[in-house]
Formats: sequence, structure tokens, C-alpha cells
Amino acid sequence: MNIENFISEVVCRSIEVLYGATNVPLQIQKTRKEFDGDYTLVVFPLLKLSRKSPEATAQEIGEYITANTPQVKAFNVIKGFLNLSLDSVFWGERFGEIVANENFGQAASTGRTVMIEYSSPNTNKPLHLGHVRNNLLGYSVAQILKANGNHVIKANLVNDRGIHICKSMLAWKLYGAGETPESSGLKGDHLVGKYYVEFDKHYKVQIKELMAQGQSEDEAKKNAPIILEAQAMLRKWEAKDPEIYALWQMMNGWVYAGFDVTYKALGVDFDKIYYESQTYLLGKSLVEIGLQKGVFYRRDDQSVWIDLTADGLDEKLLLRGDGTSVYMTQDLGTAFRRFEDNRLDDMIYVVGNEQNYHFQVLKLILKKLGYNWSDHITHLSYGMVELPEGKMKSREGTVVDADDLIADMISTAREMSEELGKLDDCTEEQAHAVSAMVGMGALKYFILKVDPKKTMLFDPRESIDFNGNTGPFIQYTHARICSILRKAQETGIDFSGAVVADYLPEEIELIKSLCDYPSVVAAAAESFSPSLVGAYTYELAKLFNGYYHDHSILREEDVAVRQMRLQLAQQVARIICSSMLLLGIEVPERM
RNA sequence: GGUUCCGUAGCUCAGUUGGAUAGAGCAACUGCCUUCUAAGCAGUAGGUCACGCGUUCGAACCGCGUCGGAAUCACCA
Repeated sequence: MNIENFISEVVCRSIEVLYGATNVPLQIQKTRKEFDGDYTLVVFPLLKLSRKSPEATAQEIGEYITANTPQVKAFNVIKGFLNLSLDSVFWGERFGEIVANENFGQAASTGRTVMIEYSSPNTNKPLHLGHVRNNLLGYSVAQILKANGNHVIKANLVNDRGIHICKSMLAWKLYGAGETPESSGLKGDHLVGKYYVEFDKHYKVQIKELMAQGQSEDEAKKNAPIILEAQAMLRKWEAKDPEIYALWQMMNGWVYAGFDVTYKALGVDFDKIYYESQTYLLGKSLVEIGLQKGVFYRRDDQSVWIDLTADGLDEKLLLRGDGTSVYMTQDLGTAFRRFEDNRLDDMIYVVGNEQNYHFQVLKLILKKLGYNWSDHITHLSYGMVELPEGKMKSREGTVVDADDLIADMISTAREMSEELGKLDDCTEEQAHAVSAMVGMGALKYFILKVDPKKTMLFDPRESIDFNGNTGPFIQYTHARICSILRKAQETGIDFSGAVVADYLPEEIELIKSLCDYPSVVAAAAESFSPSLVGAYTYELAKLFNGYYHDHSILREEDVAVRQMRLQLAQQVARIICSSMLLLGIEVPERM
């Protein structure tokens, strides 16, 4: 049963009886922990109906409810707040429901299909910390939406064509001497990235030379032979020149192999991969439609534009004078095709906040074209990741490489675990598995616990901390519970058929916390924020840990109490596990 | 300059739709390992929620303004 609905029904009925009013909007919230009670009714909005003081109104409603609802055992009034306390039997029943419900926390199907696009890498360089935030966010939000009963399609739009990849290709052709991932021992994406940097080096030298010959910086940038050659390469690619095409396929293949490794390490995956090389021509037909409808207009040079100044935005180009498309054209086309092909109810783009304007324009254009599904497009915008030294800049070599970071996290977790003697009786395989879970858990939790839209600071020293509000703390709590359950099983203590009777206060708190899980998942989906899930899980783990230190479970002599505690521990572990899975974090059974 | 976003403890961050005495962690300080895992627990200290005005029973949250920071406003993607 849904506890919040139950409470609001109870309150509704009391108001109907006392004041004869129906459909009154109610303000019911969880009681803050400094006060007695479980749910709190804010009575200020009801004073017009009762025509009494806040205290008297709350008193009156409280008396009616306790007299007529067996599940509500007590109430207290503080100023305009009516705190209701539910009976321990009531909580016992809820706990029974959790134990019995294998899919607790998994909402019934909504029948909605949601596509979420994330990652969207360029194929000219390896993934870095910014991509890590993107991937973790996208994957986690997908998990959360699934838990809320949506059919979710995880999509990746790979930016596999364009001048950037031609730069790597050209540099490899000129200076690569046939180097391959095998011959160099480099991961494919890193190898291609190396030549992207190589291109830039030569490009800069040529610019300097041209400037020394008297050209302005802008001229030099346009006239440097190497950039002209790269542009020529792009034209050849578009003409499907066999040699260039083969080179392009080979180098992209290296990159994909490299990305696969990184994605796997991050624990993210996709249901559908789109390649820009196959979609970049989309959208032109929409431009035609827009022209016919008079939404767009053509300039003398044949380029197509939309005027959004009436909406407080600028004019936006949609098709170049030579008829080729731009980013916006493609995005219009892919959005259209996705909604049509998949009968999507919602489309979510996980893209950095530097593209806020782009998506604002995208939605507005689709709307003006008459596509109402435009309202179902969400740009899940996230902030930059900054380092203690300032911003990451690829040109200045201050980027944090994703693969390096992952390796670092895992090896630090390994060292830490060894230092604490946690891996003493483990096989090498187990030791690695645990280190990977803990290292990645720390990284994922550290990134996901901050509100996506905020710029976040990534301090490597802090991210690698395993104490306090961190992924490893939650994993640790889970491992301890598993340890208790293992010991119980080994010593033959039965806890399968425990009867729920009376509870200690701490245990009621734990049950209440477990009951919150579904509404946390729902709230997280509403606001696309994994951080809510993280905060909840941390609280739950902390609550259990606090309780667990003051009470013995296995040595409790009262059999019924012991069974009950074991079952409770089991359920806490279960919720921790499913909750962490929403963040894409695996939970070890020992660590 | 226009648009959007951000500003909460020394540091990193929470704070569901406006609700009660604004919360964690890190760093600092005090205690606690002979018991199911001390990656832990219990505690102390730390705040003009950037600032001002307004809306109301009530504002970190809503509105207007000011200050500070970020992103963006390309025939790049």
C-alpha cells in the first residue's frame, strides 16, 4: 500500500466530516526527526475552514483522526503542525509487504517509451572526465526511469565524421608511419587522439610561419597547408573516396574498440548506436516544410534561416548557401526520425550546459513547425567539471583522461584495501573484483551526488576518499550486513520465517526508511536527479550502521527479536543493493 | 549588451512542491577495537543561506533590483 495516499485519505475524511469540505489541497509531509510523529499535516491553509486558531484546528483534527483510525495511535500539536504517529503494527505490516514483494521499488509499467541519449563522443580523442560525468548521469537516469516503469531506450549518437576526425587521419597519414594499436601498444582511442594532438602541433607551427611572412592570424589559420589538406580530405570523404573511406573506417574502428573498453569499465551500455555519418544528411526535408509553411526564409545567397528575435532569441542558420546542413539541421532531422520511428513519448538529451541555447532553439523550431512532441524533449543539462587548478583544457593538457582516472581509482582502492588487510584471504580474481567495485563506486558516487546542473569541482584527493558520505561507505555497510547474514547461516540461525511483533525505536526508523524507497525513486525520476537516490541510500546505510554498533544481532537471545533483526538487515541490504544499482554502482558482498 | 544557470559552515556538497531549531562529509578537537568487518560508532566546534526590497500566517526556496562567477549568443559540432 502507498502510505502517503493512506495518510492523505485519512486526513481528507476527517476534514470532510469536521468541516464538510472536499477536495481541499492538503500539505502533508514527513515529520522532521526532531519532533515526535511520522507524518505532519500543516494546518495553516485550513484555518479558513475551521475558523479557529491553528492550535485548536490541529487539536480537533488530531482528535478525530486518532479516534477513528486504528492505525494512527497518537498525535501532537506544535503551533500549526499536526504530527501523527502510526502504530507499530502498521509499520510491521508494511515491512511484511516489503519482504513479500520481490519487485519492491519497481513501479508498474507506465506504458511510456523514453529515449535517453548520452555519451555522444567524438571519434578523434579518448574520453575524459567531462564524458565520465555525462555517461554516469545518462546511465543512472536511464536506470531510474526504468525503475519507474518506463520503457527506456539508451542511445548513443557517435560523432564519427567531420573535420576533427580528418585531422587525426591526416596526421596519421603524414607522420604515423603505419602505426597501429597493436604495433604501438596504445589503446585505439588514445592512438587516434595522439595524432589529433600531432595535427595541432604542426598546424600551430605553420600558422606561425605564415604570420612571420606577414599574414594576419585569421588568414594564417585559413591558409595553413595542413588545414587545407584536412578540408580536402573531408570533401573526399563526403565523395566517398575509397582510400579515404577505408582509412576513416580503420581509424574509427580503433577508436570504437578503445571506447568499448572505457564504457565497460564505467559500466554503461547502449541499446542503440547512431552514427552521425549516417544521419548528417537528415533534416533537409524539414527545412523544405518550414519554408513552405513560411516559418523559415531564404536569403539572397540561398541560405535558409529562422528569425527567433520575437522569442527573445536570435536568427539561426538552418541550411548553408551551398545547400549543406549544419548541426541544427541534423538535430531537427534526428529528433523527427526518432519520434516517428520509435513512437517515443519522451526524449532526453544528456548534453553539457554549453548547449543550452542550442536546445532552446531546437525545441522552439520544432514547435513552430507544428510538432507538439517538442514539449516532450528534455535537455538534461549538466555543468562542467572543474579541477582544483581551474578548468580542463585539452589544448593545455589539463584534461583528466577517463582511462587514467579509472585505473587510478581502482589501484588506490586496491592499495587501501590491502593496507587494511581486507584482501588477505582473497584470490587474485576476487581482490581485483572488489577493488574495481570499490574504486568505481567511489568515483561514481562522488560524481552523481552533486546536482547535475551545477558546475562541480573534482578534487582527485577527495574523490578517492573512502570515508564518510561516499560510495564505499555504502558498499561497506552492505558488506557488513552480508557478513552478518553469512554468519547466521553458518551457525544455523534461522531467520526465514520471522514474525514481526514489537519493535525497538531504532528498528522502526529503519522500517520507515525502507518504506521511503519507492517515493525516492519516483522523485528522482521526476527531477532526473540521481543525487536524491544517493542521499537516500547514504542515510539508510548510516542509520543501519548507527544501530548496528549499539545492538547485537546474532547474540540476541530472544529468538523472535533476533529473527526480526536479521530479516530487517536482509531487507536493508536488499534496498541498498537496488538503490545503488540505480546509480550504476555494484555492491560487493565482502570488502 | 541579450539569454540561461550558479552563489548555503574553512573546503566539497545536500536541502521533494514555500513550513517547525538550515543538514551531511572532509579538515580540527574528545572518547570507543578481546564480540557479527574500526572503510566504523558516539560527541564538540563551525552559518548574516552573496546583498537589499517585496509577496504572506511563514522565504535558502517565489517576484523585482544589486553584486560576484559560469555558459552561450558562428555558414563549429
